[in-house]
Amino acid sequence: MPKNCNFIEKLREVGLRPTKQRVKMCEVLYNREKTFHFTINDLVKLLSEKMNQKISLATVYNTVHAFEKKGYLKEISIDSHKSYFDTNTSAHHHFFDEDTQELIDCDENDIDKINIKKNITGKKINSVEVLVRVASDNQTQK
Amino acid sequence: MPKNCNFIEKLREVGLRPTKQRVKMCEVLYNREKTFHFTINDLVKLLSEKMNQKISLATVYNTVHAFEKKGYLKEISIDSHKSYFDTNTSAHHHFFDEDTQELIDCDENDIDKINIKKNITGKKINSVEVLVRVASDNQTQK
DNA sequence: CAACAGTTTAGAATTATTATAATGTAGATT
DNA sequence: AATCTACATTATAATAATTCTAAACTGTTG
Repeated sequence: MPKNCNFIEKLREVGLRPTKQRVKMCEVLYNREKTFHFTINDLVKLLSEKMNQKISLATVYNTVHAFEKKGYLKEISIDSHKSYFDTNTSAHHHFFDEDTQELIDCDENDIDKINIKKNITGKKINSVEVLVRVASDNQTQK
Repeated sequence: MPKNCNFIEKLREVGLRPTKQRVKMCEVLYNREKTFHFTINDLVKLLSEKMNQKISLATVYNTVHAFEKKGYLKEISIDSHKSYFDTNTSAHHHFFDEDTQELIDCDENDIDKINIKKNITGKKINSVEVLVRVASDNQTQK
Protein backbone atom coordinates (compact mmCIF):
# COMPACT_ATOMS: atom_id res chain seq x y z
CA MET A 1 0.00 0.00 0.00
CA PRO A 2 2.17 2.83 -1.15
CA LYS A 3 -0.65 5.35 -0.85
CA ASN A 4 -1.01 4.82 2.87
CA CYS A 5 2.51 6.11 3.38
CA ASN A 6 1.26 9.47 2.21
CA PHE A 7 -1.52 9.34 4.73
CA ILE A 8 0.88 8.47 7.50
CA GLU A 9 2.98 11.47 6.62
CA LYS A 10 -0.07 13.64 6.23
CA LEU A 11 -1.24 12.67 9.68
CA ARG A 12 2.19 13.32 11.15
CA GLU A 13 2.33 16.73 9.57
CA VAL A 14 -0.81 17.73 11.35
CA GLY A 15 0.37 16.32 14.63
CA LEU A 16 -1.87 13.28 14.70
CA ARG A 17 -0.60 9.81 15.39
CA PRO A 18 -1.06 7.56 12.38
CA THR A 19 -3.06 4.80 14.00
CA LYS A 20 -4.68 2.20 11.80
CA GLN A 21 -8.12 3.70 12.39
CA ARG A 22 -6.97 7.11 11.23
CA VAL A 23 -5.19 5.69 8.21
CA LYS A 24 -8.36 3.85 7.21
CA MET A 25 -10.27 7.08 7.60
CA CYS A 26 -7.81 8.84 5.35
CA GLU A 27 -8.22 6.15 2.74
CA VAL A 28 -11.98 6.60 2.79
CA LEU A 29 -11.76 10.37 2.72
CA TYR A 30 -8.89 11.12 0.39
CA ASN A 31 -8.48 8.11 -1.94
CA ARG A 32 -10.91 9.63 -4.41
CA GLU A 33 -11.06 11.28 -7.76
CA LYS A 34 -13.56 13.89 -6.72
CA THR A 35 -14.02 15.73 -3.47
CA PHE A 36 -16.17 13.95 -0.95
CA HIS A 37 -19.14 15.33 0.95
CA PHE A 38 -20.29 13.37 3.95
CA THR A 39 -22.01 13.43 7.28
CA ILE A 40 -20.51 11.70 10.31
CA ASN A 41 -23.10 9.01 9.80
CA ASP A 42 -22.11 8.46 6.18
CA LEU A 43 -18.52 8.09 7.21
CA VAL A 44 -19.16 5.59 9.97
CA LYS A 45 -21.29 3.50 7.63
CA LEU A 46 -18.68 3.58 4.90
CA LEU A 47 -15.96 2.56 7.30
CA SER A 48 -17.87 -0.35 8.75
CA GLU A 49 -19.62 -1.58 5.60
CA LYS A 50 -17.24 -0.89 2.74
CA MET A 51 -13.94 -0.92 4.59
CA ASN A 52 -14.82 -3.56 7.11
CA GLN A 53 -13.35 -1.36 9.80
CA LYS A 54 -15.39 -1.29 12.98
CA ILE A 55 -14.52 2.06 14.43
CA SER A 56 -15.95 3.78 17.46
CA LEU A 57 -18.25 6.73 16.91
CA ALA A 58 -16.25 8.77 19.39
CA THR A 59 -13.09 8.19 17.38
CA VAL A 60 -14.77 9.30 14.19
CA TYR A 61 -16.01 12.48 15.83
CA ASN A 62 -12.68 13.23 17.43
CA THR A 63 -10.69 12.63 14.29
CA VAL A 64 -13.02 14.47 11.95
CA HIS A 65 -12.94 17.47 14.25
CA ALA A 66 -9.18 17.26 14.53
CA PHE A 67 -8.97 17.29 10.72
CA GLU A 68 -11.36 20.19 10.58
CA LYS A 69 -9.44 22.24 13.10
CA LYS A 70 -6.25 21.61 11.15
CA GLY A 71 -7.91 22.63 7.90
CA TYR A 72 -8.07 19.20 6.28
CA LEU A 73 -11.84 19.20 6.26
CA LYS A 74 -14.40 21.93 5.92
CA GLU A 75 -17.81 21.96 7.57
CA ILE A 76 -20.91 23.00 5.66
CA SER A 77 -24.02 23.42 7.73
CA ILE A 78 -27.24 22.97 5.80
CA ASP A 79 -29.76 23.35 8.55
CA SER A 80 -29.99 22.53 12.21
CA HIS A 81 -30.31 18.86 11.33
CA LYS A 82 -27.81 18.35 8.62
CA SER A 83 -24.14 19.16 8.62
CA TYR A 84 -21.68 18.00 5.99
CA PHE A 85 -17.93 17.84 5.84
CA ASP A 86 -16.08 18.47 2.62
CA THR A 87 -12.65 17.18 1.66
CA ASN A 88 -12.26 20.18 -0.60
CA THR A 89 -10.92 22.79 1.79
CA SER A 90 -10.29 25.55 -0.71
CA ALA A 91 -12.61 28.55 -0.68
CA HIS A 92 -15.58 27.51 -2.76
CA HIS A 93 -19.34 27.55 -2.71
CA HIS A 94 -22.08 24.94 -2.83
CA PHE A 95 -25.34 23.93 -4.33
CA PHE A 96 -27.61 21.88 -2.13
CA ASP A 97 -30.15 19.67 -3.84
CA GLU A 98 -33.12 19.57 -1.51
CA ASP A 99 -34.63 16.60 -3.34
CA THR A 100 -31.67 14.27 -2.97
CA GLN A 101 -30.08 16.04 0.03
CA GLU A 102 -26.91 16.15 -2.00
CA LEU A 103 -24.21 18.76 -1.71
CA ILE A 104 -22.52 19.85 -4.93
CA ASP A 105 -19.33 21.89 -5.20
CA CYS A 106 -19.27 25.04 -7.26
CA ASP A 107 -16.06 25.75 -9.02
CA GLU A 108 -14.83 29.29 -9.27
CA ASN A 109 -16.46 29.86 -12.63
CA ASP A 110 -19.94 29.05 -11.39
CA ILE A 111 -20.31 32.11 -9.20
CA ASP A 112 -18.68 35.49 -9.63
CA LYS A 113 -16.42 36.66 -6.86
CA ILE A 114 -18.51 38.05 -4.03
CA ASN A 115 -17.98 41.74 -3.56
CA ILE A 116 -18.53 42.84 0.02
CA LYS A 117 -18.84 46.57 0.41
CA LYS A 118 -19.61 46.78 4.09
CA ASN A 119 -16.85 46.26 6.56
CA ILE A 120 -17.19 45.92 10.27
CA THR A 121 -14.68 47.99 12.18
CA GLY A 122 -11.96 46.01 13.88
CA LYS A 123 -13.08 42.79 12.27
CA LYS A 124 -11.50 40.84 9.48
CA ILE A 125 -13.32 38.51 7.15
CA ASN A 126 -12.57 34.87 7.86
CA SER A 127 -14.69 33.32 5.16
CA VAL A 128 -17.42 34.01 2.66
CA GLU A 129 -19.72 31.15 1.88
CA VAL A 130 -22.59 30.93 -0.55
CA LEU A 131 -25.18 28.20 -0.38
CA VAL A 132 -27.58 27.86 -3.29
CA ARG A 133 -30.56 25.67 -2.53
CA VAL A 134 -32.14 24.01 -5.52
CA ALA A 135 -35.06 21.65 -5.97
CA SER A 136 -36.85 20.09 -8.88
CA ASP A 137 -38.95 22.53 -10.82
CA ASN A 138 -42.31 20.95 -10.14
CA GLN A 139 -42.03 20.74 -6.38
CA THR A 140 -43.23 22.88 -3.54
CA GLN A 141 -40.55 25.08 -2.13
CA LYS A 142 -39.24 24.32 1.32
CA MET B 1 -53.00 46.65 23.82
CA PRO B 2 -53.87 47.70 20.32
CA LYS B 3 -50.76 46.13 18.89
CA ASN B 4 -51.78 42.64 19.91
CA CYS B 5 -54.80 42.90 17.63
CA ASN B 6 -52.37 42.97 14.74
CA PHE B 7 -50.72 39.86 16.01
CA ILE B 8 -54.05 38.13 16.38
CA GLU B 9 -54.88 38.95 12.80
CA LYS B 10 -51.42 38.02 11.64
CA LEU B 11 -51.76 34.64 13.30
CA ARG B 12 -55.19 34.12 11.79
CA GLU B 13 -53.95 34.97 8.34
CA VAL B 14 -51.42 32.20 8.50
CA GLY B 15 -53.91 29.73 9.87
CA LEU B 16 -52.65 29.67 13.43
CA ARG B 17 -54.94 30.05 16.39
CA PRO B 18 -54.10 33.16 18.35
CA THR B 19 -53.57 31.63 21.74
CA LYS B 20 -52.09 33.78 24.47
CA GLN B 21 -48.76 31.95 24.21
CA ARG B 22 -48.53 32.67 20.51
CA VAL B 23 -49.52 36.29 20.97
CA LYS B 24 -46.79 36.71 23.59
CA MET B 25 -44.34 35.11 21.21
CA CYS B 26 -45.37 37.57 18.51
CA GLU B 27 -44.84 40.45 20.91
CA VAL B 28 -41.34 39.27 21.67
CA LEU B 29 -40.51 38.59 18.04
CA TYR B 30 -42.15 41.43 16.18
CA ASN B 31 -42.55 44.36 18.60
CA ARG B 32 -39.15 45.67 17.62
CA GLU B 33 -37.49 48.42 15.70
CA LYS B 34 -34.88 46.16 14.16
CA THR B 35 -35.08 42.60 12.99
CA PHE B 36 -34.41 40.03 15.64
CA HIS B 37 -31.98 37.13 15.49
CA PHE B 38 -32.43 34.42 18.07
CA THR B 39 -31.93 30.81 18.96
CA ILE B 40 -34.74 28.75 20.47
CA ASN B 41 -32.92 29.08 23.76
CA ASP B 42 -32.77 32.86 23.54
CA LEU B 43 -36.48 32.98 22.88
CA VAL B 44 -37.46 30.73 25.77
CA LYS B 45 -35.31 32.79 28.11
CA LEU B 46 -36.76 36.06 26.89
CA LEU B 47 -40.29 34.77 27.28
CA SER B 48 -39.79 33.52 30.78
CA GLU B 49 -37.50 36.24 32.13
CA LYS B 50 -38.55 39.43 30.40
CA MET B 51 -42.14 38.62 29.58
CA ASN B 52 -42.87 36.55 32.63
CA GLN B 53 -44.52 33.99 30.42
CA LYS B 54 -43.69 30.44 31.37
CA ILE B 55 -44.08 28.60 28.10
CA SER B 56 -43.34 25.01 27.32
CA LEU B 57 -40.27 24.25 25.24
CA ALA B 58 -42.37 22.07 22.97
CA THR B 59 -44.72 24.94 22.26
CA VAL B 60 -41.85 27.21 21.39
CA TYR B 61 -40.41 24.65 18.98
CA ASN B 62 -43.78 23.92 17.42
CA THR B 63 -44.71 27.54 16.99
CA VAL B 64 -41.34 28.69 15.71
CA HIS B 65 -41.38 25.92 13.14
CA ALA B 66 -44.94 26.75 12.20
CA PHE B 67 -43.87 30.37 11.64
CA GLU B 68 -40.90 29.21 9.64
CA LYS B 69 -42.96 26.96 7.41
CA LYS B 70 -45.38 29.81 6.80
CA GLY B 71 -42.54 32.15 5.94
CA TYR B 72 -42.73 34.37 9.01
CA LEU B 73 -39.29 33.34 10.19
CA LYS B 74 -36.14 32.36 8.39
CA GLU B 75 -33.59 29.87 9.65
CA ILE B 76 -29.87 30.59 9.43
CA SER B 77 -27.61 27.70 10.28
CA ILE B 78 -24.19 28.72 11.52
CA ASP B 79 -22.69 25.37 12.31
CA SER B 80 -23.89 22.04 13.58
CA HIS B 81 -24.35 23.55 17.02
CA LYS B 82 -25.83 26.92 16.37
CA SER B 83 -28.93 27.76 14.42
CA TYR B 84 -30.61 31.14 14.41
CA PHE B 85 -34.00 32.35 13.35
CA ASP B 86 -34.46 35.74 11.78
CA THR B 87 -37.60 37.85 11.79
CA ASN B 88 -36.43 39.44 8.56
CA THR B 89 -37.75 37.01 5.99
CA SER B 90 -36.77 38.93 2.88
CA ALA B 91 -33.90 37.61 0.81
CA HIS B 92 -30.81 38.98 2.46
CA HIS B 93 -27.39 37.90 3.63
CA HIS B 94 -25.56 37.84 6.95
CA PHE B 95 -22.40 38.56 8.76
CA PHE B 96 -21.58 36.31 11.68
CA ASP B 97 -19.32 37.70 14.36
CA GLU B 98 -17.40 34.73 15.69
CA ASP B 99 -16.24 36.68 18.75
CA THR B 100 -19.67 37.64 20.02
CA GLN B 101 -21.61 34.87 18.23
CA GLU B 102 -23.80 37.61 16.86
CA LEU B 103 -25.63 37.51 13.57
CA ILE B 104 -25.84 40.75 11.62
CA ASP B 105 -28.12 41.46 8.65
CA CYS B 106 -26.66 42.73 5.43
CA ASP B 107 -28.81 45.10 3.52
CA GLU B 108 -28.91 44.90 -0.22
CA ASN B 109 -26.22 47.51 -0.66
CA ASP B 110 -23.66 45.59 1.37
CA ILE B 111 -23.20 42.77 -1.12
CA ASP B 112 -23.64 42.89 -4.87
CA LYS B 113 -26.27 40.66 -6.36
CA ILE B 114 -24.90 37.12 -6.64
CA ASN B 115 -24.55 36.02 -10.21
CA ILE B 116 -24.90 32.28 -10.63
CA LYS B 117 -23.73 31.03 -13.98
CA LYS B 118 -24.17 27.33 -13.50
CA ASN B 119 -27.60 25.85 -13.61
CA ILE B 120 -28.57 22.36 -12.74
CA THR B 121 -30.90 20.79 -15.26
CA GLY B 122 -34.46 20.34 -14.07
CA LYS B 123 -33.78 22.25 -10.88
CA LYS B 124 -34.84 25.71 -9.88
CA ILE B 125 -33.08 27.91 -7.38
CA ASN B 126 -34.96 28.21 -4.13
CA SER B 127 -32.59 30.51 -2.32
CA VAL B 128 -29.12 31.99 -2.39
CA GLU B 129 -27.54 32.71 0.95
CA VAL B 130 -24.24 34.29 1.78
CA LEU B 131 -22.67 34.00 5.19
CA VAL B 132 -19.63 36.16 5.92
CA ARG B 133 -17.77 35.09 9.02
CA VAL B 134 -15.81 37.83 10.73
CA ALA B 135 -13.65 37.97 13.83
CA SER B 136 -11.52 40.54 15.53
CA ASP B 137 -8.34 41.30 13.67
CA ASN B 138 -5.91 40.11 16.29
CA GLN B 139 -7.38 36.71 16.87
CA THR B 140 -6.61 33.25 15.60
CA GLN B 141 -8.94 32.16 12.87
CA LYS B 142 -11.48 29.48 13.63
C1' DC C 1 11.86 -3.58 24.12
C1' DA C 2 10.27 -0.82 28.10
C1' DA C 3 7.85 3.23 29.34
C1' DC C 4 4.96 6.95 28.42
C1' DA C 5 1.87 9.79 26.24
C1' DG C 6 -1.56 9.85 23.14
C1' DT C 7 -5.55 6.88 21.28
C1' DT C 8 -9.41 3.87 21.03
C1' DT C 9 -13.28 2.02 22.89
C1' DA C 10 -17.91 1.03 25.03
C1' DG C 11 -20.91 3.03 27.40
C1' DA C 12 -22.64 6.87 30.18
C1' DA C 13 -23.77 11.74 30.12
C1' DT C 14 -25.31 15.76 27.93
C1' DT C 15 -27.80 18.51 24.82
C1' DA C 16 -31.15 19.52 21.29
C1' DT C 17 -35.23 18.23 19.36
C1' DT C 18 -39.54 15.64 18.68
C1' DA C 19 -43.36 12.61 20.14
C1' DT C 20 -47.03 11.46 23.40
C1' DA C 21 -51.04 11.67 25.89
C1' DA C 22 -53.66 14.11 29.20
C1' DT C 23 -55.52 18.49 30.06
C1' DG C 24 -56.89 23.05 28.60
C1' DT C 25 -58.88 26.59 25.55
C1' DA C 26 -60.39 29.35 21.26
C1' DG C 27 -64.08 29.78 18.41
C1' DA C 28 -68.21 28.00 16.41
C1' DT C 29 -72.90 26.37 17.48
C1' DT C 30 -76.68 26.66 19.82
C1' DA D 1 -73.69 32.47 27.93
C1' DA D 2 -73.32 27.32 28.05
C1' DT D 3 -71.67 23.64 25.25
C1' DC D 4 -68.97 21.34 21.97
C1' DT D 5 -65.03 20.18 19.29
C1' DA D 6 -60.84 20.59 17.16
C1' DC D 7 -56.68 22.29 17.92
C1' DA D 8 -53.01 23.82 21.57
C1' DT D 9 -50.36 23.49 25.52
C1' DT D 10 -48.02 21.11 28.80
C1' DA D 11 -44.97 17.93 31.36
C1' DT D 12 -42.75 14.19 30.48
C1' DA D 13 -40.80 10.53 27.85
C1' DA D 14 -38.41 9.28 23.71
C1' DT D 15 -35.05 9.95 20.24
C1' DA D 16 -30.98 11.69 18.10
C1' DA D 17 -26.63 13.84 17.85
C1' DT D 18 -22.62 14.76 20.17
C1' DT D 19 -19.31 14.76 23.94
C1' DC D 20 -17.31 12.84 28.11
C1' DT D 21 -15.11 9.22 30.83
C1' DA D 22 -12.21 5.89 32.40
C1' DA D 23 -10.06 1.70 31.37
C1' DA D 24 -7.52 -0.86 28.02
C1' DC D 25 -4.45 -0.40 24.18
C1' DT D 26 -0.72 1.08 21.00
C1' DG D 27 2.66 4.19 18.44
C1' DT D 28 6.79 6.35 19.42
C1' DT D 29 10.89 7.55 21.71
C1' DG D 30 14.98 6.47 23.84
